[in-house]
Amino acid sequence: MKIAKVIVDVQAKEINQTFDYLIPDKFMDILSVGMRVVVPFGPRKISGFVVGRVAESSFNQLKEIIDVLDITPVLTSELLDLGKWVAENTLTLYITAYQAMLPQVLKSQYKKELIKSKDAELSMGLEHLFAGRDVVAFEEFEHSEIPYSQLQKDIQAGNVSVNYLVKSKITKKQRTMIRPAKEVHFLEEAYIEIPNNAKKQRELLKYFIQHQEPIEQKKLLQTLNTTRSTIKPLLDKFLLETYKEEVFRNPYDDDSFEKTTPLELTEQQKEAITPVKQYIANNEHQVVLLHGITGSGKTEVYLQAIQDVIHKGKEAIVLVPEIALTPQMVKRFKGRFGANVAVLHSALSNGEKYDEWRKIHRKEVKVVVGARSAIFAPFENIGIIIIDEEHETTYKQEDQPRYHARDVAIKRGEYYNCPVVLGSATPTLESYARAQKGVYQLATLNKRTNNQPMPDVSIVDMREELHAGNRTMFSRELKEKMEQAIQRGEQIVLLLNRRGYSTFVMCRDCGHVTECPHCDIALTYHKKSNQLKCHYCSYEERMPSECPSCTSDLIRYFGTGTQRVEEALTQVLPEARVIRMDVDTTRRKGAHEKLLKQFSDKQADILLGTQMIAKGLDFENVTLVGVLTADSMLHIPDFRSSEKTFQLLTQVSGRAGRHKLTGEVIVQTYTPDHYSIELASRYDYNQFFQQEMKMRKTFHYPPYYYLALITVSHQNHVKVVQVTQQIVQQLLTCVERNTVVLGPTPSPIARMKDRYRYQCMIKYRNEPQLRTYIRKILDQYRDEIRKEDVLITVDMQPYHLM
DNA sequence: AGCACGCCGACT
DNA sequence: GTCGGCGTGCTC
Repeated sequence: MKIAKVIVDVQAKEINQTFDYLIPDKFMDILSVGMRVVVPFGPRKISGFVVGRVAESSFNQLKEIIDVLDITPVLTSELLDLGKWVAENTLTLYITAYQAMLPQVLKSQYKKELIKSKDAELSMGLEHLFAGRDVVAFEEFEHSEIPYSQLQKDIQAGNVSVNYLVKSKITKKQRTMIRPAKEVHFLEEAYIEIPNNAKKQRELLKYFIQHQEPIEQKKLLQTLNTTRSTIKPLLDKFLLETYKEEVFRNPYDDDSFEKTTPLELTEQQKEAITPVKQYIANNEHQVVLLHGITGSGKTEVYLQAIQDVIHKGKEAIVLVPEIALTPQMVKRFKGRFGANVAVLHSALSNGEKYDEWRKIHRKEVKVVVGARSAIFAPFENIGIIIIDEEHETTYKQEDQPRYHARDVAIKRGEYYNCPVVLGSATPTLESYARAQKGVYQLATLNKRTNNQPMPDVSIVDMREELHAGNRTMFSRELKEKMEQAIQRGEQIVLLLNRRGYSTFVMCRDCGHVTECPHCDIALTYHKKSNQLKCHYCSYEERMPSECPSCTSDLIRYFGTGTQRVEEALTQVLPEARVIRMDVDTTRRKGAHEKLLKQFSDKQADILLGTQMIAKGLDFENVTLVGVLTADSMLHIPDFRSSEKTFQLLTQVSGRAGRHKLTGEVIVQTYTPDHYSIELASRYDYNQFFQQEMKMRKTFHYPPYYYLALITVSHQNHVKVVQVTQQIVQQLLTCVERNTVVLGPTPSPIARMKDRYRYQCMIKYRNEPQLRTYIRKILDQYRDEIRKEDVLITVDMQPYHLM
């Protein structure tokens, strides 16, 4: 088995295959599948993943592997297969899939340097560049004025050679440790020898006569109140020695979590957990949809199921939407399983993520709680996979590889013969339909553990408010209830249901809206910098003082951003203390937690925010929840908008009255009769499901049909339409009769970064060859993609149709 | 993708 | 000549 099959780190379709390399003798015993290696590729050096070892190759001019980057494989054979499956199913490159499965720091970085040959006579310019040195970074040459041809000549003459470097991003955190280098009696002897004026040295030695175990240098210096200079002589005398020890960054101090024990389960919880426990016991794969209303104790069910898994010596993966991965959530898992838990989410630094990943890799933990990419946790004996808030769209990755964590979870569940639990108060139609068909098993929790009823929801018709002369964004009822709650010393959560919270700028005279010159989208006003910014490219400009179209000075910003609501609140309820949570106030690391802590410490009466406040928060003093504009999401062109509205309203209603106090919810809307709003106010999921399914059936949407979205973009409008049209035509010739191929349609954002964007949507029921067809089409456009800069992206099962 | 190589026109 | 631009083809 002298040959390694390698997927190399080159992001190009032509390179999306294995390349064979000879394994040199020195690596023969240590190299195994799943390790990263450095290989020569053309004139350069790049890294790659070993995906197989074989005895022979059909290629007869093999090069040798240059270096091996890992001591143990970073990808197990299961993960290698999984990555292949992900790549093929999402139509992405193998290398892209493999890289997505690993922490950022394992991605290689490349550099070039120029090396001067010994005794070589360089040309004038290069002589100047090297300035006596033997090695120069290639960048230095690039920044110089020296023509490339001159370098070429020196290379051809053998005066200079190019060296390609593969660098690792890994930075391991280390600390310096001090320990005695000799046995105690030697130290005691030496102690007598140390002159009396070397007070600190004597103290140090005395310390190590009393304590033989190593101590961190920093701590030692602190406790003895001294500096490094006093240790130095003892090191020189070989009485003490120093060494580096690697420390794992631990973003969560395990000791700070109060230990919790399993709670007594309610009858419903017992009923729900029993089958799951059975699947665990029998090593049986089954997807269980846990449909549990907010406050029904889903998390406790997860915890106790995981307990079983740990007892069996197996491992558990728990996926939580990023936004809900709050300290509260982490606390519950750490509290039950302590140091057995690794946590993975985007707020961690790259180094922290790497360390958490290594805890999993080294099997030092049994449980991982994390956002989407934690589904690739390198466990090898998985006993359960749990996806909490299964309906969340963040489980779908929006850039390549465009995978859905739920699909990956089920694939891994099949491999390990273990249950996959999908939990939600408002399951996706896809999952609930599968549960109805018996593909998934349904478990229901429709009672809250504290036996409190769900809070009453009243719908306020904002059109009537307008007719009654109320032109503020707060209805009379909401205002009144807020005043009462504040008087009683209770707290309020206000939700601004607005994606992107953006405020656009419009001229009141001529209606001109300031748009990005590179994208077909209105610019967003940022009050702090008094600038207009584009959210899709990096364009920004100063807020104009007059309309660029008609020069009127009545140019204002519009749209109800959280900032505007906050301003309005201070007018309506001047005495109320408000905490605003949106992208602006939570950007800084830890700001999110800090604001929530302030609110739970009752330093404010009102928590005002966007979507991010709807999930997983649990404040006992909150009795009133207000939704300012329930229907704003209904107007975006997305077939899931009703579903999302229903989910959000249900979600946020659950924030009120979770403890002893009863809660109340006020939903303001301009479309009070819309079924998603009306049924959410009655907590009637089943009715909503029935109704929405009818809509999906009529309009040929999931779960009745699968979707695939092909987006074409190019600077030239005509070209885009033309290519998209050709793709549509070609697909129509090969797909099944009941498959719908739509397009060319402009994307919802028809131009981005100066590129026009058109799409082709495919709705299909059974199309086993679809990926092959699409791959074939992409191959045909290879020249156009390369030469003319046409960009074609494919999203199988898209969530955002942008 | 990223690189070398080779061809070609333009310009000292 | 020789500099730089661009098209082509290859990478185990």
